[in-house]
Amino acid sequence: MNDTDSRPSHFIRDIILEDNASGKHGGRVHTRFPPEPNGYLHVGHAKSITLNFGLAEEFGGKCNLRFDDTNPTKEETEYVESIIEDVRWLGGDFGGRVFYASDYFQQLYDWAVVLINKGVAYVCDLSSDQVRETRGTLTEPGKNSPYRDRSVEENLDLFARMKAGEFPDGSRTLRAKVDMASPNLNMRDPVMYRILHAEHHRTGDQWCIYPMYDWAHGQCDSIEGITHSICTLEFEDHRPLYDWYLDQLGVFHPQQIEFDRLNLTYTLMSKRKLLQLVQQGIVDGWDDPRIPTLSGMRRRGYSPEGLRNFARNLGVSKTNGITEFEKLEYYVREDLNRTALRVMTVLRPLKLVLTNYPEGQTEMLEAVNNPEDANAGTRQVPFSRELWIEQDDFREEPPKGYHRLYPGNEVRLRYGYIIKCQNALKDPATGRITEIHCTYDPDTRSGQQTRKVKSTIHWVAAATAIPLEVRLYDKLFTVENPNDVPEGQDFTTHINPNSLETVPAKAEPSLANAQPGSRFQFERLGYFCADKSSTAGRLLFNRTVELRDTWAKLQKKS
RNA sequence: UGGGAGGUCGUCUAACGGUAAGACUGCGGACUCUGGAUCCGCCUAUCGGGGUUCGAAUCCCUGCCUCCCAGCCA
Repeated sequence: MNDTDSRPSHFIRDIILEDNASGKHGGRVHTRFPPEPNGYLHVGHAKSITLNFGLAEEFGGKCNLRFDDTNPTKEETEYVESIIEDVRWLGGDFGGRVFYASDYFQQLYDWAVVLINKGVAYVCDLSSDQVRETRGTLTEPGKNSPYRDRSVEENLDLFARMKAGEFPDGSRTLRAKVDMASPNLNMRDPVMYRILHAEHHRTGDQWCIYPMYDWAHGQCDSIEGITHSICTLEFEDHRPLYDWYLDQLGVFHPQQIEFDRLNLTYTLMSKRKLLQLVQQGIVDGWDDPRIPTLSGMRRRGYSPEGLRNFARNLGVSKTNGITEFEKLEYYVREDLNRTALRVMTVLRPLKLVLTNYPEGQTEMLEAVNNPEDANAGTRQVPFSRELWIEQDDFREEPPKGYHRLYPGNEVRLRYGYIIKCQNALKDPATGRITEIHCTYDPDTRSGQQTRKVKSTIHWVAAATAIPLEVRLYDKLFTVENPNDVPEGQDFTTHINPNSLETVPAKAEPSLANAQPGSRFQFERLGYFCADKSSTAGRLLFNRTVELRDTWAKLQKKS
């Protein structure tokens, strides 16, 4: 595998190493990736996937893909399907085994009965408002529910009738009897079951009571024999409850370990806010290339390898930080550089005529498909008298350090000849440059040992050029932290109005049969991916990421 | 102001009582038929104050700052 990992180790791996050394689980390592199917996976999940599946692979264990589908009001089959596709695409090896918390609803119910019988769970008739009122505050203890001391028999009866659908939504809950005075609010008699007469995407109307996350998660981990249950920092407060349930039940007890979730500059990672962007039509669906969903990144042209390398090199800790977007781009470029086929495309065309090149003549020039990969071979590119070049590659009055085309200057046409700029034609009305006239030097054809020039530019022969529609994506937000918002406003105030520009471009003929999803480097411009909707009749490309551009950087400084 | 968790280059992460290291970014340079890639070099950090120790990022005390928690969400 091409994955690179320069990181030494991290605290979770250390824990596993210690457990293996002490024989805690007999050397067994079993992790899980437990998404809730209430939205699409994003790059933050990529970190978790890489971690969980990576650890399992490293230690010869398994990692379960398990849907945490305990809330039928928010979850949908569409999300289940997209998540499976994304995990598979990223390379998570779940061996075709897909688990669902909903598969354990009966076991969870039976265990709840066990806790009732133990006297540590009770049916509470308080409304949600009343529960909130009696929960206390951060600094004050809560008050016991008046229903806290119901008899086991009454609890059993009521709980069975909750399940049977005798009571309306919200009228009762099953709560664990822990400690209403605990400084940890999660321990103040947490709700285990709520009544929800809602259609579940898998169990239909079989159930009208649904387990809460805390009651479900650890028990599911236990059932599956998970050894290390890795989750994000905000669940640290839940660990005592996680442990409490397992201890009350006396079942196999996995270890919950928390790590820092991924944050990226210029990016929103909250599913809720991504949903908002999608629903308000600010972006074009869950796979819009401007949002950090895995499907969006895939559509944009990010490779699974690049994403994995990024995730693996992030490091794992408990520090709440924000990773620079540039780091992601580095790993994406690194992978694309060694895998993407090169091709010549002109995004902002300017006509160039070689005045001393025979009219009507076309010759084929040999071009390298990927200088980083000798096995990628070569291709033939047609060359003729009239070409398209990039507007940026000509200046009537060159700035200092500009090595491209300007009157009197020579450049090389990539894989072609050295040409010399004679003059530029302008539209007399607007002063806009319409055409460049150059002469070529027939003795400088590519492959021959000739004189050197400072610059090489790309081009496309006009007669054989094929049209392309290219989407140039920029950051969706104008600030590093879109969540940092002035009073009374929301993150949408930071939306970049110019995050998408579509240009009609010209490409060499070889691009005509580009398959949707295939990734290319447009030489000197960046990496581009044929959109999923691209066809031979209408070629549509998305810009994945620009090439590093030291010239642009120099320009910006002056 | 209760509880939990954190503070090391600009960013992310190492160093587990013994020379503060790497990656990204930035800045220089070499090379180049992609101003790409590659190569070389440079910059900048232990939250503050005490203590223990021959020696502290690491141990102790103390102060400060940040994040998370009052869903019948996960």
